[in-house]
Amino acid sequence: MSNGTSTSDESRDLDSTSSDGQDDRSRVQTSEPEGSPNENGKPPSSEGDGQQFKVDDPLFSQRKGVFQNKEMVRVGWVPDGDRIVGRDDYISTISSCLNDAVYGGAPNHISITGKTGTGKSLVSRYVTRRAVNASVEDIRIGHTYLDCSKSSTEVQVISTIGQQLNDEDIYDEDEDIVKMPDTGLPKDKFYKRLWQILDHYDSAIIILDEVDLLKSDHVLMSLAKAVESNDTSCQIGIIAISNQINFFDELNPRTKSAFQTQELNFDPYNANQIQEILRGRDDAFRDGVLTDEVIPLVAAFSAQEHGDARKAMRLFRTAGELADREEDDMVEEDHVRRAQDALEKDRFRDFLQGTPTQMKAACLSIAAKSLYSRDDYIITGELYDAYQQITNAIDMDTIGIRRFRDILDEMQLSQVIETKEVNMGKGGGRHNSHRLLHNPEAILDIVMEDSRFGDISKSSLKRFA
DNA sequence: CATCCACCGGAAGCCGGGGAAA
DNA sequence: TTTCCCCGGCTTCCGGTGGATG
Repeated sequence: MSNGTSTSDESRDLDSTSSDGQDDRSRVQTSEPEGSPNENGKPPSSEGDGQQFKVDDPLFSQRKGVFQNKEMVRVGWVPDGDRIVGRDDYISTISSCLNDAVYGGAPNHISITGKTGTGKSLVSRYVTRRAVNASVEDIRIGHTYLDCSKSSTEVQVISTIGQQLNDEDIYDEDEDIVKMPDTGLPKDKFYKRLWQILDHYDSAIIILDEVDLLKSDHVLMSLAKAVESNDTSCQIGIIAISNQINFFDELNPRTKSAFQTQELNFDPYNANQIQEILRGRDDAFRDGVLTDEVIPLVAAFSAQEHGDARKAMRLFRTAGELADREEDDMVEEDHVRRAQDALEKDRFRDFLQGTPTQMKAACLSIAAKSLYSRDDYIITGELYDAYQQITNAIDMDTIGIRRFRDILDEMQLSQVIETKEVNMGKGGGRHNSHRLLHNPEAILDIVMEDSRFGDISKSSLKRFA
């Protein structure tokens, strides 16, 4: 391999594809964009919010605002090592797995489990970045981060990895650049092109986040076996991340034998660690704008969510944005509480966005049921009845009960509902029973934003329940 | 303790939309 | 333009399930 170190130029960082997307940009967001992703771990310039420019139009006048380095409270931001709290052991285990890659050798595969917001992606990306930066001269390390909730089919995974690694700098002048389309080719062609791209690297670190959402684990096996089966000369190290504890035990045996990993399980943060994380980033805000109760309250809210640092960060940021938008000089307890409400509504709106209309109808049926029926839990059959009445009322297609069950499944996966099994005994049969985890009023409001459901009045929903 | 019910959920396959290559 | 392929949404089919009941 020729001209030196890492090919992954700083502009195309680990960040740009990934939890950036998970960072459901809150609708209480202020006017400025996300700020360019910053991979070097240094806080962005404190003048980074465009203050060095003067804008004449009073409509866009520059307020001081509560933030000074807003980038630092973005969910995808990968901080310096000394701002990463309580993950030292994990960092050192991962780095020893990746150590050989730095010298062009074969990195070990790693499987990481742990609940959401426990720093799995953050630490993986941090160590990967360190490895890439540390690589010895003339060794070319490719690295890529893939969120499998967005690219879940085999072809999508292969094509996305290929596209991310397909830097024109890796080619010689007279060489043809491999084209990697999104779709349209037979599977084996996608693989072939990926191997061609990988051949330009000595080693590659591939981070697969939310790997449990892959439609098939075949891709995992293919990547893990690539060197062994002479598909590519590039040494591939996979960091597979899942928030399902037993995911890697349940892989099909062939994949499991090809994909031998170092296993890591990330513990949730405790309330103190969350506070420490937040304090480690409080210089995102201007001096003195945070009132004393803000950080403890944000930490307390997220402690209710099993120590999810990602949600904490989002809440922290959103509270600031709310203060900014209302032109308040300080961030106060009330901002945090309202931000928490807004985020919950946003989460649900984001969930619905892009889902089929049938999902909205299904949500409407469970919202109506939980508003107007006495029972906490509602069995599938009853929900389906309500759903049918709703679709008939607005003259839309009605899906079969089997598909309806799949939709309920998706709702459960996205934590919109909670499902438990009930057995009515001889003759009563076995049922799944569902409970809404959100405020039904809020759900009605959000579903009604869709014009197709505009004809249904809240009062008429009572009939369906 | 076998029975029974009514739903559960995996598997397979269909269909229309959309993209790439020949 | 035609052919080939992927993909999401959907249906049909069918064996599996488990606790109150008789």
